[in-house]
Amino acid sequence: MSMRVLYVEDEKFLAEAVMHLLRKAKIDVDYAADGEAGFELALKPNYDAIVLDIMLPKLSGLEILKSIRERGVKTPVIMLSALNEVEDKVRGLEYGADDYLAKPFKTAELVARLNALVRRPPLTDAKKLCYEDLILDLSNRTINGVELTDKEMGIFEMLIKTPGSVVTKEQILAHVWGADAEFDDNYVEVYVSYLRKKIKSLNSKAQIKTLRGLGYKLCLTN
Amino acid sequence: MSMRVLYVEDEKFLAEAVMHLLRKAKIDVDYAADGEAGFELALKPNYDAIVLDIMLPKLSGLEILKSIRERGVKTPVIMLSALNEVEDKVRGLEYGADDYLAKPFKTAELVARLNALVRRPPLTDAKKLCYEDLILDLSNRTINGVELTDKEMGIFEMLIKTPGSVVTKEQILAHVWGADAEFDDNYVEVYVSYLRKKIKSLNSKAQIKTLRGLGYKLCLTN
DNA sequence: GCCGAAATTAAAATAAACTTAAATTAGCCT
DNA sequence: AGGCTAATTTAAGTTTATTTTAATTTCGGC
Repeated sequence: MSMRVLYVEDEKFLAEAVMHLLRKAKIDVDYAADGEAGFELALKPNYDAIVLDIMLPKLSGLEILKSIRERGVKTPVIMLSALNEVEDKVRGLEYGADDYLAKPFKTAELVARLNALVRRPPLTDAKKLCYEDLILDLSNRTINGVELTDKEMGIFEMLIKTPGSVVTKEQILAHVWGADAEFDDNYVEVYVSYLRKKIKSLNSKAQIKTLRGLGYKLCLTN
Repeated sequence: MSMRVLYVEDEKFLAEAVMHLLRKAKIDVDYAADGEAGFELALKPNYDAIVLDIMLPKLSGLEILKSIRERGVKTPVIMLSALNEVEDKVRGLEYGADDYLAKPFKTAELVARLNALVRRPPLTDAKKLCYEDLILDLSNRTINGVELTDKEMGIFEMLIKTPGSVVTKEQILAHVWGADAEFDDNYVEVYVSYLRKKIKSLNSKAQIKTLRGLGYKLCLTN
């Protein structure tokens, strides 16, 4: 049940030291010394997290990150770099990195960050979210091809991100309309109604269920 | 649909500048200038993320973080601090912070980190109470998957919280219906009846036992 | 067996949620 | 800018789940 981490780093001496400390912290580490080897390993869904140096021979950390994300790999990634440049950080995070650590760093901090990352549920693809036979495409704003409006998608996104558990109208209003908006539950009711109509037209097994006085949840029809 | 963030920071001048830039990045910002105000706002589930300075008047960022996590608030938190000490970072992350940013920072980086955080699905808090084979799911309002109404859950929650000891009808009325409500014992009897029916349908070892003239308790069938 | 307490049920009342359609607003295109 | 379209808001009527009421039956202790 211990954590498995892939560590891609070309500075062998540093790598040895860090790996030693990670293992002391009960973390299993696989090691790759260059970009290509790292890329091969990173494609496998074996890891709870990947620690990626940016400056690497053959293939940079950013390139690895970009490539694996394009191929749908969602493993959390922490980028490492001596360049404490904001631009790199921003780029890394935009490519889908989950955290960024500047060199030199203390291993204790790396461990803490790894733990923080792994505490969270796995990263879902930024572009698509699934529940059963329903696929919400965030970039096209569709469910299985059926187009949604902004509000419809906002609500459905909340539901599909926590399938099976309840989302309240207040949470929906706060998230989709904004907390300052004066709340009228009917907004939500109207759009839930629209969503249901669209989901029904897809003959899905899934449905939006009402929990009176509580909120809504996404679940299977029974 | 835009991101909503709570920003707790006592340095007003810095806060103004950062907020300006966040708003430019289409992020809705609520602002609190001291720990107490921040704590109050942080308790509300209105935010996609909270940015917490550590050094604050009245209540430190770490204290706020600890308190809201204890109360089950799962909103992602980014800690801010001028102290670039590893110990603080580790402590913050262990208390349940999701990220840590050292001052001074560039707002672009804060924005990137906020985006990275919010991409992740929210942590759902599935609060549950157990007695023998019965699991009361408070957030979904179910016992072992069987749905309950408000009153049913109110009563069952009282019983399961003090298994084996007696809860009076008066206590139940006061707790579930409200202290001011005029009490009619039959309310309770009706709902206990419903609860029993549902528990029976689960073939549970547990049962709600009547103690004549006293009240009810949760115990095993004998 | 009798009596009061508790349980059960079904019905009526209430409150929450749903659905529609019309009115309004916002975004776009020429 | 003006007009067209799509999205959102508003509002009213309808439906449905939950709660309350009330009448009836069962149960437990004496």
